[in-house]
Amino acid sequence: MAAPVPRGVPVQTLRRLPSYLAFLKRMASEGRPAISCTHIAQDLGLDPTLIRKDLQYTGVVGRPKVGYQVPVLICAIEHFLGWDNMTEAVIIGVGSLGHALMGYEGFAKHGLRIVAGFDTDPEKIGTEVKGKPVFDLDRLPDLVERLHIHLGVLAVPAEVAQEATNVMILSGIKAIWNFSGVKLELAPEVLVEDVDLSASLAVLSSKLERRASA
Amino acid sequence: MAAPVPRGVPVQTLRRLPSYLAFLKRMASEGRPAISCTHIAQDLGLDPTLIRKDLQYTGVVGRPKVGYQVPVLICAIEHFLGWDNMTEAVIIGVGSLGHALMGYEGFAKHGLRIVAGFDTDPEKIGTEVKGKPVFDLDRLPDLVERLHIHLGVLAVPAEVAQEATNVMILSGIKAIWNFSGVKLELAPEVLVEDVDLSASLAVLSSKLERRASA
DNA sequence: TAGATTGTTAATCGATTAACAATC
DNA sequence: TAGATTGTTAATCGATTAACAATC
Repeated sequence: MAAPVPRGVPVQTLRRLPSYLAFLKRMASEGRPAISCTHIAQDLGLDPTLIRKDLQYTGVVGRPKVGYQVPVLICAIEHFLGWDNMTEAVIIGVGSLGHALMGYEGFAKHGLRIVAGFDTDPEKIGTEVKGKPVFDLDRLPDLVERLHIHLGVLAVPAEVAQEATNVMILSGIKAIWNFSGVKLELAPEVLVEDVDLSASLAVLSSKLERRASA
Repeated sequence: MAAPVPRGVPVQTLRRLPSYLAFLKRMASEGRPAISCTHIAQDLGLDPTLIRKDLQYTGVVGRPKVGYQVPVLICAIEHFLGWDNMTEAVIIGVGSLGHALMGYEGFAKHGLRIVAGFDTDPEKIGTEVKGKPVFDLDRLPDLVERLHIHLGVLAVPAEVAQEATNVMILSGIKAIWNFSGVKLELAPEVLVEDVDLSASLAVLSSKLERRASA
């Protein structure tokens, strides 16, 4: 939350880059060789200058009058985000959310390969989701070490989130993508990124409130 | 994305309020009658003044030396977000993610009641998830009108997101909580809030990149 | 060439933090 | 009372937008 911005790249820039990427891929599939900031800005409802600034962080240069080369820009963004080489990850908690995340094939495009799930429920242990095994949580330390896993996706119920986190950290996990909705207590060297549904819902709720009463 | 801030409440404030709420509920369950901004700030790693400002939007007043009354503050935040009266919603797309969202019981605490799911897959139509029916998408207009549903949770695959959105809008849905990862094209009077996993993953990926290379 | 677009510097805007008087 | 904490105003900080020269 109050995490220091890594090497000066604004978090907001990082959050926007994937939306540029999606748009650029659409343009690439339509055979567009080059594209200008103005064009991207129009589609996404942003200011062209903002996009130019964001793209500069990736190191690409555009050509006046022409814009940026679409394929070059796609590669540059993917590389900048580290999405061009696969990061292997495990999912902790194979409830319905964990199941959904294990089965989601779109992660491959974001450089994420889920290699296994972990749970404590004997009913789930030994099953497979999209060909990926579900192991007993007890085996996490062993697997993390043998497969050199750095990233864990936390998808357990809120009540056991901290407990599961402790196991992950002891196992050697270096970064946690946290879907549990709980603010986790962690060693300072462990990275976390929270997917905060209640924050998102709060924005929507209050828009709805104000809209309804207007 | 570039949505106007409703009635002057900063989006960032809205996003923080649920985290205050969660902390306050923990304090309430421990029997704390009152709490200061300093205390909240410490737990969440934020500046006390920021919290004081945020809480002022809810209309509560604190007492110097004492702080805020925990139960009063809880009610005020819940009321401010509209979480104290139930909003009924439907889920469009009962794949694994839609299934997970339909089954998630925590939404009740956020004023959200999922009343039904909709899908086009004959295998799913007619089934139930946690006692809630899954209907044919064709029946959406009818149900939305009869039950006065305003909110739709979009959980279909990216390829059909825009198409499903069009159906939702024609049915009379006023607000969309969008889990599809696609930037939707909408009539201007329809509210959207995107749950953007790729933005979240981008932040985590680049932190990991920089950490790994350090 | 003329005009569109980049890259960059300056101005604006909004959000966060600091300072401090008021209060219980 | 003394000290902690609120509410509020001012200062800072960072992110976005505007302006504009350079370039193809």
